[in-house]
Amino acid sequence: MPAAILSKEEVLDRLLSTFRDKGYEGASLSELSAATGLVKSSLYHYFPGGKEEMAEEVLAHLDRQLAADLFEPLRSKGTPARKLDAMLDTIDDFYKGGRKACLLERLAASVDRERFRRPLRRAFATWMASVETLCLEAGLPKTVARARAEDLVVRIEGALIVCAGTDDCGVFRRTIADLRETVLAPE
Amino acid sequence: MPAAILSKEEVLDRLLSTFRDKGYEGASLSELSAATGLVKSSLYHYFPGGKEEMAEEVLAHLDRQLAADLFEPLRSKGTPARKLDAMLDTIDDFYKGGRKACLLERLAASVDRERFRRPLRRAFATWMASVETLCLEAGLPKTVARARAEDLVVRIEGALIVCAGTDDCGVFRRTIADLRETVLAPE
DNA sequence: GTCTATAATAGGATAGAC
DNA sequence: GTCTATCCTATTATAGAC
Repeated sequence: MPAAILSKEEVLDRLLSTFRDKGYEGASLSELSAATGLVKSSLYHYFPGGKEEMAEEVLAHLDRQLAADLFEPLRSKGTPARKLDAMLDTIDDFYKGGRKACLLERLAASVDRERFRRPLRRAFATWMASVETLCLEAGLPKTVARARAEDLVVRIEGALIVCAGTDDCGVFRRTIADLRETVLAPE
Repeated sequence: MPAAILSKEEVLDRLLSTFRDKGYEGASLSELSAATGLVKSSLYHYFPGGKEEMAEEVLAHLDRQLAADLFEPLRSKGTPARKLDAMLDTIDDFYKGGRKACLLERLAASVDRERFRRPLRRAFATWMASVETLCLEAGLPKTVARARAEDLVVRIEGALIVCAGTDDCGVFRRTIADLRETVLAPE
């Protein structure tokens, strides 16, 4: 019995990438198999529930990443403005300047979205909470902080869609640039 | 030889609705068949190119609707502020307060997106142009008008995603409300 | 834990009658 | 212009050897 070739984390990374590229319905088991280097029945060994279970675990995996990549930097030293810059750099890199799609969007748009309801809510909440925390730290009142966080997520998601639809990453670049100047601005 | 039961426009309307609800890959020929009341081979009579051709024609159909629903009202009398309100009412209704998805997003996210590239660009351009026209009419400079138009589309698209992901139409409502106050605001 | 082989089904698409 | 019937392929999923 051979040992696992890829760690589960690495398998999840590759599944994540495939779901982002192809979408939930668009990612066939054959593609998921090719992306991981595991044959179909091996994938079923990891994920007996099939594609749905893969997506669920990938979502949980992403939520852990979000918590680490977005919350952790908040604990570092530095002004809120610097932390916002770092956060937007992380986001920019994660989405490759607008060329790579968002898993949350892909699953929220899927036919099986009902199945992913709770983890999706959770992931969006995690993301917004980190931005809200930053806004609060910058001295913005609670209601404004919440609104700014929601708006940031809305605009990132929207920019990704418009990028994909217009083949123009400029939209994403401009959106990020504008967010740098407006998210923490005094009312 | 029986006459057509549904007009082509009506067939396109139903296909549009199905693509919006299920997404491009998610909408199977069986579902498209059920939605139109036409059996598969009848659909192929209308659209010899199959699902891709259906989506292309639906996209062209939507682009005509956009031109009519967004550009036409601009020609009416009334202040820019009133026209913006009317436009946002139309958008709010079209997306059912955030409960119904955007066809442009669904096709931009599809595996066959390359096939829809040009019509997608065109549809997004149509939409943005109508908002830009309104901003210019309100006296905003060209560059600002363009940026405001792009931002409106980005935020509508993003709000739809976040709505679907969080099961909270409030995001869409708040986005629309904010746009009412900011799109035409002086710099 | 990974593989080969295969089953079962659903999807897209076509032929040809009326 | 619509239908019934059928084909082919891809997709999901499982059985069982090593």
